[in-house]
Amino acid sequence: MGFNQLDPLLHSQLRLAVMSLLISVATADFVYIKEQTESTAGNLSVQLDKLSTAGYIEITKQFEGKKPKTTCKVTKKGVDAFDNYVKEIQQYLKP
Amino acid sequence: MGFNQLDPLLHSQLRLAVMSLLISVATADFVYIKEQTESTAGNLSVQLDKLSTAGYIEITKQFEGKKPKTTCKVTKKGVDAFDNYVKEIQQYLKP
DNA sequence: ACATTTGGTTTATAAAATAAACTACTTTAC
DNA sequence: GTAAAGTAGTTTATTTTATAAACCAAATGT
Repeated sequence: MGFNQLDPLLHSQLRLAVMSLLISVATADFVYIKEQTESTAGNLSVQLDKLSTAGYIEITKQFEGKKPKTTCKVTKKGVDAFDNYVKEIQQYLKP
Repeated sequence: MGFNQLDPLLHSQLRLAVMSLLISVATADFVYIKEQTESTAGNLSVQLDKLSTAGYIEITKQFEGKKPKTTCKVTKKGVDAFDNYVKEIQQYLKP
């Protein structure tokens, strides 16, 4: 058997929560994600960046009237990585 | 809803693997755990210590003939914490 | 006009994980 | 019998991560 390696990008509470959320809603903005995950703006900003750099999510910045608006959506790659992570961690959860 | 907080002591690949293993076998020695989790001795030593300090496992050191032998077993508290972690993370896994 | 809020980013600090080095023996090979 | 290598770990140092604090720019409230 042996335990298989968990994707380190997803094995982080906040990033996992973000991915989980994005998969269920398809698209969400910064403020909404911040509220739902109960994270600080700084931490969220950093983690969104990592997910984006990995190609797991796509970030769009535009203006909503006069205010900036950051919108995120999960990519195919992100969904696949998430599905894989779920499979991987299941092995740890049911011994 | 909101995502509930994952026990940081268990949300670590190696510590989770150790707990998963110990729950299924009830008692295991250092070398066996090291093999099964494919970890380095140094990392394992540190993580076992943390689990022990938290009261999640019990560590016994004795001599097997002339060689030292470190044996670990999970405690009630450890089992409970693990069960709880499983419940907590399920929320993230099925969005 | 000045303070506060909104929507963030950047930088600094704290905590974790991992790797490298070391200890204390034991066994094997010469 | 002694040098080299292996076993079973621990301790310390380094790297990586996560979190928090500070900051920025524009908008809104008083």
